[in-house]
Amino acid sequence: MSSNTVRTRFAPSPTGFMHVGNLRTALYAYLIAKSQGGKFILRIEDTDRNRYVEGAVDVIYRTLATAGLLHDEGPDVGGEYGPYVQSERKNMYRPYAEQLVESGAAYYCFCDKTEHDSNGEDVSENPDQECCCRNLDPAIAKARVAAGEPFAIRQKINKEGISTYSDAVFGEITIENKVLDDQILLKRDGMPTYNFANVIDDHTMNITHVVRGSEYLPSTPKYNLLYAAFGWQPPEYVHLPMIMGRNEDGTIAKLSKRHGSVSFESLAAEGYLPAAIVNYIALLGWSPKNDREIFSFEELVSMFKISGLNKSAAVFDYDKLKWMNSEYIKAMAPAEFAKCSKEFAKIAGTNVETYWDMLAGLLQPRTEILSEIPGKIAFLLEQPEYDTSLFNNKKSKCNPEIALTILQELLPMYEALENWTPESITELVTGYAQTKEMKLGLPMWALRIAVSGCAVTPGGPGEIMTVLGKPEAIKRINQALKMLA
RNA sequence: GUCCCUAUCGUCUAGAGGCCUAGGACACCGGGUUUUCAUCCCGGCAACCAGGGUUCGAAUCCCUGUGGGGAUGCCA
Repeated sequence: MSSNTVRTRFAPSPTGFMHVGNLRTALYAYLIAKSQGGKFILRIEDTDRNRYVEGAVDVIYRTLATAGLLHDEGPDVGGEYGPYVQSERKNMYRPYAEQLVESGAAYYCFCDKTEHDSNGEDVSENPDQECCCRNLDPAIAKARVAAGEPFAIRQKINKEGISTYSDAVFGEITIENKVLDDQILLKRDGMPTYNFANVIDDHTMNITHVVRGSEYLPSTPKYNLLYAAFGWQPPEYVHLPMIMGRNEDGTIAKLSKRHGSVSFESLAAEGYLPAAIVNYIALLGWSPKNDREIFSFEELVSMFKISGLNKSAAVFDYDKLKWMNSEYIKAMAPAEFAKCSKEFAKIAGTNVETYWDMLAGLLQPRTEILSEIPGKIAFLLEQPEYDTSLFNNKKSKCNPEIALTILQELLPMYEALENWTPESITELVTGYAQTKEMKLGLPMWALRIAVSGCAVTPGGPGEIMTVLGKPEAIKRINQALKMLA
């Protein structure tokens, strides 16, 4: 393997669901690697045992696979840098941490854990105070460890001077070392913290570009100090702008569950197409620098450039996602749409199923998300209650009185109609309109209301009456007549 | 509190000193086509946070202020 191959990793913790923000991080990490012929690695960050959720890793695999982000290395596919699950690497971290203790870049800490309230707020009295163990005699500390006293290992940060590093999207970041805290490297339970495990794993896995959210911008100098203490070359940092959600009161905050469906799977369950979700989030914080918005996955790979990454946070806009989803739906092959929409329609075993191909053709241009479909076709399965005021229509000049007359005249004609197809049903009403010298829209409106009870329907009377079948259609016209009389 | 980041239409964004009376898209509002709705066309509304500099010239560079977000966990 050539030494300059780009290697990025996606390092989620198995929490049970994949936030679209995480998915976008994965997407960009994937694109950065693949647009440069590199490798994309999946690593599971499960160092917090309390957070472990059964089946959560499968959600990650499933989401990445569905989204098309196939990893070259990972727990399930293997690779030469394994294991790819941090809990399985547990024994690797302590020697590294102890190496830092030896060199003076870290120290043993015997303090109790800092207390935090339910909001994660530090409720200890002097949160910013330096730990008392920082200046313990190393020999004494070592003896206490040897005696079996529980300990953690903290990073010993030299508070003098400033740290500057360069981020691929945010540019130069400068932070005074005195604001950096002596973060925990190795927890009491022997597990590394996320921050420490990342440095060790990213280095030992040869990761060249660390792609993560911008919330890590201020803590990155601590990582660099660690790299320096080991004598390692820090990776290229690519910090990503955050994704925000709008609260009910109009303020914005980091996108979370309270803003609606924010996991890939829940979005998919609502009827958003995976490709549309991926396309949409690709544009949330990245621009191809032209006016195009719809990209195939392959196009994304070939057009992606780090320089197109934006610095400011972006608000997740469900309206735009919906629009993009509708574009993807319209672009689907009709047969494909008929197939995938059918599962959402919930029509198994009904008369509607028989005519699904025809209905799907009607639905395809007017569906934004698949979950809207049951509502759009409910009137076909069961006649809805409606008010005769629905017969009023300004454009076609229809009203309940005129509708009564029209339906009275049309009813026997339909009863006599043998060939019951969309074409013949429409032909009949067309001929009727011509004979009566009325605009076609008028009897069409009256008929539509009578057989559907809805002002808006996919398709017109021809299709609707076909799906309903002759007996049901006649029945509904008779009912309308009764209401109008 | 301290630190970091950020700032163009309501939203996503283009814009890297003159091409900008600021472009595209979503949403919204009109109009046309259509048996309804939708699709599809066509049009409209709508933004450079404020104040100082630098410059012949600033949305673009610098400073300050303000707004917004984030970090400050033995969470990730």
